[in-house]
Amino acid sequence: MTLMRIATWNVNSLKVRLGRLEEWLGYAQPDVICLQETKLADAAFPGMDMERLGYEWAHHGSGRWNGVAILSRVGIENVRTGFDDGHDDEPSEARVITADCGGVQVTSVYVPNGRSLDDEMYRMKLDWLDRLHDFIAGSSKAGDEVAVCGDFNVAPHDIDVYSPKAFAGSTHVSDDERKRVQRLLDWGMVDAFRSRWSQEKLYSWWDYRAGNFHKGFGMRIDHILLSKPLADNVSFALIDRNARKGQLPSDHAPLFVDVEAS
DNA sequence: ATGGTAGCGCTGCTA
Repeated sequence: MTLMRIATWNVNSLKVRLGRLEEWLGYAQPDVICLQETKLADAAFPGMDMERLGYEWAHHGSGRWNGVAILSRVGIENVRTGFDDGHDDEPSEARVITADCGGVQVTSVYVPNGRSLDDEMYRMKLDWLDRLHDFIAGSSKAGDEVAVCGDFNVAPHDIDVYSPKAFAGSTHVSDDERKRVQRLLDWGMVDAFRSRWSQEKLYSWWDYRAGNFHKGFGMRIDHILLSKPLADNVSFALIDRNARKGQLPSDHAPLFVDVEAS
């Protein structure tokens, strides 16, 4: 068994956040980190910077919007983009990438926001979460070591929202979205952060506007879902709020878990 | 809490 630190961070433009990412990698020292919203085309990905920092990498992006990546210092093999389910929104959407890192199947996801309950993007979000479930169920067994990490744009329970009343009728908290996330848990995954912090109101995203971070007006929408073999061996989990402070922060904080992987 | 900020890129979209 070896200790593996697995992280996820929606960086909201890797170009702008490169310095903050380098700083965070330097002190958090994750073995694997999933990134979302790189907002870069593959050709613009700063691969040499990642290699200088000691990471192999795989990126899936088409520029301007979305873009996901996996960085690993425990190897990165069998890289796959999209869901490979015959739909045609990938690669242009660039919301999912999967690789095998140190014996763990790691997927970095940037789930569609949904905009509002009456928007067609909301239906697309629900379908996307179903496709994610089908991809995971089709590419692995519950007994495998599997990690699905990223910005789910779903707060699984009311405890994950600073004010459920303020979000009533909005995306991120609807029953249909929560059921889609629950499908992944029913398949055999565990919300690793919540397994370690059962009652705490701790968030991973705060709107840039209106001083929401300083008011504590956040939501926990970034998650690391682990299959049981990994989830049973989590020794630590943390959302690093300090990375949401200071100069040029992302609107998301990074999350990491420490697991004993075989 | 119905305004507000950030990023991309040059106009308004996305979040």
